[in-house]
Amino acid sequence: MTTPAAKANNENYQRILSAGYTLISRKGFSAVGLAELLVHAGVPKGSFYYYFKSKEQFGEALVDHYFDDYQQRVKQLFNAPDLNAKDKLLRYWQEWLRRESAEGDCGKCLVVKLGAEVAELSEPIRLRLKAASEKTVQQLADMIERGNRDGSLTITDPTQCAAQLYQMWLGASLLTKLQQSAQPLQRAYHSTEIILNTP
Amino acid sequence: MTTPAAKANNENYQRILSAGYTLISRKGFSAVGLAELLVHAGVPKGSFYYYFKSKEQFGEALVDHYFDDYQQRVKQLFNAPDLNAKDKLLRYWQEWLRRESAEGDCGKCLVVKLGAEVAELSEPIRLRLKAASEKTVQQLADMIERGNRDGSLTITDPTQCAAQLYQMWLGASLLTKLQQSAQPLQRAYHSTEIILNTP
DNA sequence: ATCACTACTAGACGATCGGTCTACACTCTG
DNA sequence: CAGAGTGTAGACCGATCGTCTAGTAGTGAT
Repeated sequence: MTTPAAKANNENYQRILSAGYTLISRKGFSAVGLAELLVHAGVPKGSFYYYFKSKEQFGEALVDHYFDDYQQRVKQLFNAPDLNAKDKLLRYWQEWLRRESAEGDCGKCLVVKLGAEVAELSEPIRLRLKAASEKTVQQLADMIERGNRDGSLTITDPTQCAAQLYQMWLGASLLTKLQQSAQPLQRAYHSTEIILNTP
Repeated sequence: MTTPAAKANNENYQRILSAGYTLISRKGFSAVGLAELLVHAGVPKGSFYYYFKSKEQFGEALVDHYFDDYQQRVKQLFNAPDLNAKDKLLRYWQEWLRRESAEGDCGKCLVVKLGAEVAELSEPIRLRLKAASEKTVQQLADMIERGNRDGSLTITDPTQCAAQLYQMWLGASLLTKLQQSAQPLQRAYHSTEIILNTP
């Protein structure tokens, strides 16, 4: 945890994180100033430095918070009892497509948005994003392996396959941002189906 | 052209662009200030607005300049007489891997670096990056088609294949930045070989 | 020699940046 | 009631942001 649990329950703390995600997932980290952030959150400036020791450490907390949430959703999906492994994977990517091609601010992936920007800007944030992406790939690989066992998949190298799919989806998300069209994501989904259906 | 040709020959103009690429391809657009940029370029601070009407328009010129250069290199490679189409494609991606995994500042792809950051920051720059990526995909598709004709490839849908490969490489480049390891790019190269070798 | 003109630059501008500080209003606890 | 602890409030700091005006230096024509 970046911040003591006692603080994490506070309403203003949550509001800063929530407004931060909304703004930063749209405009990027460097482009969002504290003043703008705090106006949006409806929290006075003085309170910010009570909860966070710097903007950078706020960024770390933001990524942590985002990824905790992300993990929760992934686990909820992957532990659902009613689907086989392959269908869970397809659901996962359907959800990715839906969120990343949505108009609103909600649900955009911080790995895509901040990855390039933050890589040489903040080592702590970079390491968090790196860990997040690696953990996700590992979960995908595990699910592929489960698919091999439950008979819904026949993938020879689950780790390699998971990594390949994940980076394809990262690229598709980037292109979708650039083109403002869901087409790259749809193409990725199509390719994913083919890859999962062939050995 | 973004700027009159008379100015484009000027040494200071070129120096700003060159220093701009070095800094921005490393730190991003928002994170580089004009003062830092001009010190690096060795150009007096007051001169900036003689050559560019704003920082944003400088960004457009930077992307234009970068992509002109990129196109020149691609054309030089693709017009080389001594290789078949498949080997030219493999060379293209070898070069991508080499440049993107290099330590220094030179050769980093602005589509990867600026795509996510600039997409909702500057519409003109977004459109330039979008056009650049689309043109590149088209050139890859054309080369795949040439491969089908010269017998070095047997790809059923060149356009789809080119788009799929391109976005896989974008994602791999992003992950390479995040992980500070060439592994994702190497994985992409491996996948590329497989895709090009099978129908 | 003078003037008009372009090419270029120094440095100041107000706004905003991330960050600090002090004052103060609320609890709790004793 | 006193005092400690928690959190709010925003003025304020120096630095830096992108921008712009006033002007110098140099050239060429008259």
